Amino acid sequence: MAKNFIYLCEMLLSPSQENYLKAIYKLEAREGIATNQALAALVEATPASVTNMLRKLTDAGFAEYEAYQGATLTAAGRNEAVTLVRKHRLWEVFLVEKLQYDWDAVHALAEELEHIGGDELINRLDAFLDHPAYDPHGDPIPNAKGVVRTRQHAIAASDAKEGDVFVVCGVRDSSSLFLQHLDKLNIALGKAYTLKECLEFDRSAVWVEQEGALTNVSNEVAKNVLIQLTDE
Amino acid sequence: MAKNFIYLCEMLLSPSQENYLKAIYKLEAREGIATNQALAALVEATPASVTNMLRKLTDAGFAEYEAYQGATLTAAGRNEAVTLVRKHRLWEVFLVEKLQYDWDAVHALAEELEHIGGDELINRLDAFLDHPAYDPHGDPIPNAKGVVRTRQHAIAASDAKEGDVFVVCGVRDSSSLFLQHLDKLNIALGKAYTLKECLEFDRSAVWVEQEGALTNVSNEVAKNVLIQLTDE
DNA sequence: GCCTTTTTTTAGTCATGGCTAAAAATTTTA
DNA sequence: TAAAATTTTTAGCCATGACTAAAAAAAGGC
Ligand SMILES: [Mn+2]
Ligand SMILES: [Mn+2]
Ligand SMILES: [Mn+2]
Ligand SMILES: [Mn+2]
Repeated sequence: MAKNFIYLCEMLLSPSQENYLKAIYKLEAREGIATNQALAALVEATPASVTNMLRKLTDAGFAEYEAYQGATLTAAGRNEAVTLVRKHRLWEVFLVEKLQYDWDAVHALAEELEHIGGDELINRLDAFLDHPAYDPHGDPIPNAKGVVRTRQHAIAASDAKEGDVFVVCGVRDSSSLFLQHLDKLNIALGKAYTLKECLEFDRSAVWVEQEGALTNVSNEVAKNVLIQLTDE
Repeated sequence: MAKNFIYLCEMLLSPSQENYLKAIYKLEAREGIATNQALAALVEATPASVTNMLRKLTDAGFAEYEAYQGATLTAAGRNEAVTLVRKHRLWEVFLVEKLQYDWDAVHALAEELEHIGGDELINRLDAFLDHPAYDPHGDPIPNAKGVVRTRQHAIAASDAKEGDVFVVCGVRDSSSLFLQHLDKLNIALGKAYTLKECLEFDRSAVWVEQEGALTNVSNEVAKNVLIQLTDE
């Protein structure tokens, strides 16, 4: 009977398991492999809990994992993770576009909403939102087939040279603190700037908006802002 | 530290606890008190599990409960329950109005969505949906203050007399099976009919639409359809 | 008013997903 | 390469919310 149930449900994952898969996915993309410690930090649990969960995910066929080495996702696991990322980002779009939330306030809610429902719900939401390509933080939204369109030519703003013209297209740090700081600097996705000068002393920079307004950007901020260089 | 946490969180309830509160609320409205057995049926658990949970809810101050007697809600518990009902019904409106779900397919999803977020989210959703007064099944949506506007003058269709003119305004049974049956009969909320005749043999009735179409309605169906009588 | 049936509670168990503290393995440093 | 530091695993514990089976209480029938 239990086995029957599993069969019928196509092996459904708990919210906690889903969070782990998403965390492995992120770390794998960033570092190639997900270490126990990094996972513990991402899912906000102890290393002991991570070991425990990794065993379960491995047994269930979603992750591969060698003791002391770290974890990677199987094809099935990657599939789940990409779907989760899709759900998370679509809900973020919904919260910002439709419910008028600020971009720094949606992450926690999306973290809950992403665990609800299946393909039907998320595809309807996707259609309702007109198949958005990016979430409110500029991160690309995987499509229904699980294909992730990677952002073209994005570099960190800290790598721009004097005279460069660019458009802000994303952030490296999606924390509320950083996003609110960008709000204070009046920096938002889609805005165009010219890099007027780089100050050698603290590597801070002066950006000039097309309307002429000046913004002072610390190197710490610039490293976490993603931009696309414009032709001219 | 644990106590501190509780204090900061204003005592937050688990999804399971919330489902129990909602179930007690419903039974209390229907029967005056929620018996162990009825609760077990509603939350789909065993009576033993119910006893267990009732003790917790009582200790936490959300329910009152005397062994062998049944449970009722405290003011705090009723508050939570009404908020849950509000959340459930608003999400149902969203799913039907915005995501084009059929009215028979939204209950299970709303059952999950209702546990997410707090007042902020639900009030924004409410505003986005233009403060709807009723959910897709004709059930009234409590407002942000927890006031439930009760449906005026609604009676079961089985209580209508020959010659009565009425509008369908709700259902007693929100099961997928029943709602799909109404779809097949072409009966929907807001539609107006005249009761042409009641057949003595099986207490079934013939309804006539304003456009002249006839619908044969069994007594079993009529008992589960709510209507408002129209003047003329 | 007793006896049977139904309802509820108790007792004991289990799975999940956390935790801590200690042991073991790995990596870094000297 | 041996000692120190770090990382990971193990062992044991806990809370939650289920379950079953048995005992106890309440309600009905005659
Ligand atoms: Mn999540
Ligand atoms: Mn995002
Ligand atoms: Mn629910
Ligand atoms: Mn409803």
